[in-house]
Amino acid sequence: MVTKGDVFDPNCPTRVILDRLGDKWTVLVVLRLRSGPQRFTELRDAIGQVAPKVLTQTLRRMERDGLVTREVFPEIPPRVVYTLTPLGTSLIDPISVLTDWAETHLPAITSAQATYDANA
Amino acid sequence: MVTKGDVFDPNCPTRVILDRLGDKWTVLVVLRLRSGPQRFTELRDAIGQVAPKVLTQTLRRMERDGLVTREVFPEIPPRVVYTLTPLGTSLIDPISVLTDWAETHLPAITSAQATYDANA
DNA sequence: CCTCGACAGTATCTATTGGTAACTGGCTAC
DNA sequence: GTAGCCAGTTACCAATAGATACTGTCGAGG
Repeated sequence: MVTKGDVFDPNCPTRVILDRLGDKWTVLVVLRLRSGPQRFTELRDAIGQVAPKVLTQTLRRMERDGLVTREVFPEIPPRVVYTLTPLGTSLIDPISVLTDWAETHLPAITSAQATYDANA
Repeated sequence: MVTKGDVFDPNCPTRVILDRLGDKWTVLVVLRLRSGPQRFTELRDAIGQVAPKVLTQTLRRMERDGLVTREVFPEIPPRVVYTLTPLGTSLIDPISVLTDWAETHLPAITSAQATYDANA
């Protein structure tokens, strides 16, 4: 079967998932929900400078992909709680590998940029 | 223990790196160069449906970040070869973790989407 | 009574990015 | 002599991200 999809095929579904993970906020939301469920405004305030519209879009997409659940409590004022599903939780490790890489190699990247810009 | 940068701070450089990796083509280029240096058209033809302008942008950014080297051979017709640097090579493992996750959980995501769409 | 603020978002813009199609230059092969 | 090859660039357009303002409902404060 499709033991190894061809990532280079634009129709490969893995590409779609990479696009999801690659979007600007999904990773941050996962990292934020790692420590427990959060309400909309908690997420909005915790994640720097995300516009509510974009956060909503991100959360809806994640809900559709089965990464988070959205619980609405019909109170006034309204309360909506987002929680990582097991699927979403399983993403934490891969993401941690990435952020670890980023933190480890940040100096190398910064200095590469400096060199490049100096010669440009 | 993440005593390092706060990913939720928009000024955290880790965010910048996540943005890079999150861009649509960088990951594909790394995966493609994993098996060895490639010329521009080889990359363009291998990676489905990438516009030359966008591939150029991606490669320049990666060059600036120190992920690839760009070698120009002043021949006619011109020849330009892109190669992964050690830094770029070090990205293969984190990326593999991600693609493995994607391939493993693809069925779960697909079915989550189907359920969501059915109830919408 | 009138206003204010809380929450979880919309609505409506504008800016940035992604993407398409056509063009460049120097050569070589038809 | 014109048609392609490579590695892009330029001009242009569409899709997306983001900033800002607004909605509805309620209880609290004046």
